[in-house]
Amino acid sequence: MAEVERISKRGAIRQENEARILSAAEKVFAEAGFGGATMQLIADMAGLPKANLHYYFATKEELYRKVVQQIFEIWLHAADSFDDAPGPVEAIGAYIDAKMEISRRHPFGSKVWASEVMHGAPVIQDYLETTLREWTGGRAKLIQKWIDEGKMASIDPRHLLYMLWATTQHYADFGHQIETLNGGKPLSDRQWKEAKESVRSIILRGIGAL
Amino acid sequence: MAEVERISKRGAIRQENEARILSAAEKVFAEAGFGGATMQLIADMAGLPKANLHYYFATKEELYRKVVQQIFEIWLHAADSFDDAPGPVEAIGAYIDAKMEISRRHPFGSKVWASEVMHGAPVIQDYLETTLREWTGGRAKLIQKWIDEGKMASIDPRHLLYMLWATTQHYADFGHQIETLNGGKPLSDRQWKEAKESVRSIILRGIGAL
DNA sequence: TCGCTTCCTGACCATATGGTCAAGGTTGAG
DNA sequence: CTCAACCTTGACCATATGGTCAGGAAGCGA
Repeated sequence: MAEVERISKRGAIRQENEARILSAAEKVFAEAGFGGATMQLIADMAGLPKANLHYYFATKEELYRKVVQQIFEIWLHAADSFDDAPGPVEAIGAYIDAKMEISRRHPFGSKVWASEVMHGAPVIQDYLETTLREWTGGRAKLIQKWIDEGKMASIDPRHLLYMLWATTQHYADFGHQIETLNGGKPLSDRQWKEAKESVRSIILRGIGAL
Repeated sequence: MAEVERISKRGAIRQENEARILSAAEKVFAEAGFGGATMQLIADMAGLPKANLHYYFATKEELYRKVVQQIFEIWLHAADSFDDAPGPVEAIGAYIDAKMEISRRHPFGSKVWASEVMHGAPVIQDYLETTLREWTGGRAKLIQKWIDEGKMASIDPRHLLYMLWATTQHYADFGHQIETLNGGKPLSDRQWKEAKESVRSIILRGIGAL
């Protein structure tokens, strides 16, 4: 900290405050939705005066866009596990693992993402049509290859992907429901592990890869 | 219509307008979220002056609550299929069918429900803690019975239920994403059928019930 | 120290929104 | 026909909110 300040307080301040704001914004957007979130609330949560937010992020939309882009990066990154794997068991197993971990570590971001898509993707429609479409197409082909090679049953690759997304994301988006059904307590380490295992085993067996 | 009016225009008007408003509200809440929805927008969509909404529904909260309750009823009703079935194949198959149909027929309601839960269930928390908790507990026991009877593999019943909810609801909540990945077109009849089949076969095989 | 850039913030503004109200219209039982 | 209950709605209000701005503080290279 002291060192950073000595070297360059300029950049450090900006970085620190932007991160602080983005983190607060993520939480507020997740809990209140875009329409329900207020700059004042975000400012309070970030511990900064409201006018200061507007110094770093001109408008609410801009701030929101940054938050969404941030989670999309993480989201896409989880896909890396998919690529360098010999077959469906390793690839899909690792993917489930990665996405479950995202649900656990970034519940707010996940909710913001879900909210964004549910509302018709007003700010990331172009990503859906470019990056995501490509990604999906590529993975679908890969899955089809595995099917052709007899490594798994004949399943529509698209619907398998949807299922992976749905199931893993559910633990973030509907975390409150799950928590309520869990006696009002968040899932423990053990329970998270069980969740992962359940998802993994049902899906891998379900596609005939085990 | 004419008959209804002749019999009792009083009750008919109320019923007609409330239904009109609820339908418009469902759509607007789904597309904009609670915070983003405005009474004016709902009024316009219902074809009524804003002041008229407040005649039937005192506050935005009250209107919202009605919308959420409405979808919760439908949601619970889909569970009927679960009860009078001899084993997991029939029960879960029928449940998937029913829930997929809800996602297709009531995409707005599904989104409102998802949004409500994602935001911490501010208005239906009590339902979650009573009705839903009971329902879930009952089904979990039933599933456990099937496991004990050797009708399916040993899977944590809770996580199986979560998976069913997640997967089926995904087709409503993330319908926009799916549509985008489908070339910008809504799923056709055939594609919906394929979706159902995919979900059904993966899950039923996944739990070792086939 | 000087001067330039970056950062900070209280006060302020225009607008949008949930909600109210009073006056007037419609319906149907007696 | 009458009257009370029900329905309709334009105008209005208080408030909350996104965004602005001017003036000042802090950092930093020279």
